[in-house]
Amino acid sequence: MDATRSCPDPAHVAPALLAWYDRHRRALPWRALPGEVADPYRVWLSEVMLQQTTVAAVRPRFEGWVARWPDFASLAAADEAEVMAAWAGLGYYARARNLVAAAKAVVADHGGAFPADEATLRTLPGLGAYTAAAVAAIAFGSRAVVVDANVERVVARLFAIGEALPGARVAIRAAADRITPDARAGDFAQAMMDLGSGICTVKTPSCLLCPLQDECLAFREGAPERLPVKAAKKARPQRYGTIFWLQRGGEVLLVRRPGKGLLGGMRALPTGPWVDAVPGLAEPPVVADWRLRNATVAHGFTHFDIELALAVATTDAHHDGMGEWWPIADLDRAGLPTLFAKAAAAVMRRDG
DNA sequence: AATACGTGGTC
DNA sequence: TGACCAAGTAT
Repeated sequence: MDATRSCPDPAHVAPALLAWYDRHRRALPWRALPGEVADPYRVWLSEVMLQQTTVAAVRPRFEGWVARWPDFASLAAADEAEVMAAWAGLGYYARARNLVAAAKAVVADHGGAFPADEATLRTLPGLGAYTAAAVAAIAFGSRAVVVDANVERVVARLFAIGEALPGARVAIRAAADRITPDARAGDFAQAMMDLGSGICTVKTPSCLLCPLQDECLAFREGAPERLPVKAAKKARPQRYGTIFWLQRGGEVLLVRRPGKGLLGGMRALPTGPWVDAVPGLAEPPVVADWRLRNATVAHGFTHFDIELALAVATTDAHHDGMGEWWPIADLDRAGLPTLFAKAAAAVMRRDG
């Protein structure tokens, strides 16, 4: 090897990576076969589903979604409550709201055709810097600098960027730009993600299998797993609340959460305030003979943990306007976020 | 710039 | 088994 050439050599990275990708690419439901034209709708949908969400979690949900809403027009015309229910369990529910809003914008403002350029894509709700670049590259073949957490890791190691995230993102993006090829930009982006997912992993990268080993400065220096350096995480506060299970015959009262904020727009069980100390029976949805169960439900969100007490009551009144009375036997189909699905399971474990 | 925003897989 | 983390975006 020529000891004077740069490491990594930007001209060598893409060819080596693409050759590896041609042999080892993952077969994924949203990925076009080699030589096949990508469907922008499927590319966009998969990219949004995959935001902060693992391939393992998305894989079983993707085809069912496409079967139900196969294109922009059908999604633009969809019942938003059904869309939200279909997203239940995937988290970050603003993504589902933005999916419908973006589909409507495609139909209303772009004649039903997905915009092909990165800047216009960036104007659609839910498409940030990453997703706009990924769609431009993967669906339309444009050269775009696609930087997700995989690319950050691979690039930080290739170039031995020791600055901590998030400050390192400026240098990482500049380095990613230097190795992004003009041709096969979509394959290059997906190859970087496959490499980050399967070879250049967070804790114990498989450097001996890596097609970029000869280009990697962190490998040469001996400790690639130390990069990228990350800022220390803050402790998550503990909160407490109460879930109110109001039963009438074989039905339970469900409400819809406010359109924005935590679990925004989702069906839910009624809750009282979420606060720093156990609130007991504060703020029930209706006056009833509430009984506190012994069991609690624990759940972790990104920025706090919560422990919820379960209060149960029965009623004969209709309580019109409070929410929906939902058949308990069909609760699976209500599309409850995981927290409330857990609570329902806890109530029924004891009743069942 | 820092924070809000979910969940399930992984080791 | 409890961290840690993932194909980020909006404000």
